[in-house]
Amino acid sequence: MLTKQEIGASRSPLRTWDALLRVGSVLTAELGSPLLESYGLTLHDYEALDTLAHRERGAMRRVDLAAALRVTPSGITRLLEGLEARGLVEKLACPQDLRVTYASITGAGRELLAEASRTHQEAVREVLGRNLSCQELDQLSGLLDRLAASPER
Amino acid sequence: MLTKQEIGASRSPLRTWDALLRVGSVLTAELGSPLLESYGLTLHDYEALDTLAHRERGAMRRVDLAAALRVTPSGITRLLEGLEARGLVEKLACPQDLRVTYASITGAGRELLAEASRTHQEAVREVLGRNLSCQELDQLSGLLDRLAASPER
DNA sequence: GAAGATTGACACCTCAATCTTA
DNA sequence: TAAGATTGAGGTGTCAATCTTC
Repeated sequence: MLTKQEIGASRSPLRTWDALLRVGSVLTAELGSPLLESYGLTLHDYEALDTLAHRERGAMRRVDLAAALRVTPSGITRLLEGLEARGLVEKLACPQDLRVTYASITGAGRELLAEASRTHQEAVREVLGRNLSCQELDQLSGLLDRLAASPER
Repeated sequence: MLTKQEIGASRSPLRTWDALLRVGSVLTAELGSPLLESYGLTLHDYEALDTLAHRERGAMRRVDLAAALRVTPSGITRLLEGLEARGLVEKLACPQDLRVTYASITGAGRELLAEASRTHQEAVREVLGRNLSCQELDQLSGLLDRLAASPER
């Protein structure tokens, strides 16, 4: 944590924020483009399929998926529209609560994800491992996790 | 750097990539919203004004500004349209090369930036300094810089 | 009233095509 | 031919409003 004086004076937070924005857009472009070109999937599409696939029965409430992907309710509706139209995801009703709808990954969705994940994970490992060691990557993810942790600790 | 075996096996790059995406969207929302609500500036708008203001004469070739903000040529045209319409930035011709146009921050642009930067930088310091010390922030920006460095070193 | 989902209107950015100038 | 800038068309996401169900 930073003391009051440090907060008001240090340029470290500004430099870190700048680096975060830059690295984010550079890596998003580098890792998102091949996924889109080869499989027609955005990073959010991929993240949705991947998140669903790792749940039991491959299903999740739409509202929970939205939270996991950090998008709004309308955002998840629009995202899933595309995946449903391609038969990669389908809607499931919830008998206990008619307000909720589940998003469920289909067999075709699992197949495409399996294909896409091979090249995508390889790309992630190549790009992220290009200049940093495993120890440094762990250190980095540790710092990032703490950075976005809830304010109170 | 990672060896071939490490690259193919380790989950560290995947975890780091996930953390990067999550932190990016969380902080972008947290730091972008107040800027938009109070001053009608997106993070890109702010970054454009800030970049211009720190150049001598407050001007830059549009193509160079696009590269600095990591957007496409059309992206910088659309972004500057809005700032020009509000009188925060203006176009400047280049007599030596009629193909190029400069973007130049106006007096009004500098005034708005001065206002906005006070609250924005304070917010950056508060959010980034919430859970990490200065040393940790420096360590983080150092790792991020290396992560996005050119492949060959 | 609150929760979940959707829709219309809009903001922002990209790509492909085009225009002007070098 | 290439560089810089712009435009039209389209993709992806948000917000505000609405609908249904709890």
